[in-house]
Amino acid sequence: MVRQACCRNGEMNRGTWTEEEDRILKTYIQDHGEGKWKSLPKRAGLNRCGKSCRLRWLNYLRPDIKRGNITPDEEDLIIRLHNLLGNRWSLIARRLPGRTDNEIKNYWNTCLRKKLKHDHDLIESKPSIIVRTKATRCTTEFSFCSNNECIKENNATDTTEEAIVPTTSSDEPAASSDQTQEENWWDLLGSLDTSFDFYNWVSICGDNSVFYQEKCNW
DNA sequence: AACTACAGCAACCGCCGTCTC
DNA sequence: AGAGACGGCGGTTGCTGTAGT
Repeated sequence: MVRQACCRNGEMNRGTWTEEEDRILKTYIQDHGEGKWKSLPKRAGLNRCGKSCRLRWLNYLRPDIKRGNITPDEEDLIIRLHNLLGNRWSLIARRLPGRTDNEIKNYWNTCLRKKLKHDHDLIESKPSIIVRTKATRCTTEFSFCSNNECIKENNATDTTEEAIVPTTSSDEPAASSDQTQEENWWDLLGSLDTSFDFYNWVSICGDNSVFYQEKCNW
């Protein structure tokens, strides 16, 4: 199916939102709630496409949006989460209250990528860590540079089942939803020391499952 | 003062997964 | 079952402000 971009209608307003458009959208959503983005512009009396309205609300108008510079703590968290999750900005943003995926993505692309680039030159010959994830039986290999940030990973399929303890016991049914599984994962991350050992213990496989492993001996 | 280069960021694009009929 | 609609997401673009010459 070939679908036309919704904003390509010549009749639609594009580009920067005006204060008046912001006011209309904000008022409408406060009165009627989020959702039904496709029909929202018409109902609200906006000459914008639904996607544009949704984006404007989520990234700018939402009342819980945090304005201002990224703090050092937030920056540190972004770096560590990016090491684990890659460019999964929405997942990262969920762990930074008030920050949007777009904001974090922009911050990464403009500030952090440059800042961290030099770290790639600092790869040392330390042994890699092998973490096996039971669900996918996928082996993830991490390497580290001198500041202990994880900078490289290689994946390979592996049919060997290691003695790995999943976050839910085998007696329990598998996590019934992504939400449960993700919460388990984040609870685990939150309980761990975020020092170098952090990476010895935790890995993430393709479906966000997390597993413990015996701590590696260097 | 005028021009250029660059950085920052808001907004758009297109793909993909899920839902609905 | 499958086609279309919808919402969410990551990648990219392009506008704007600022620093440098």
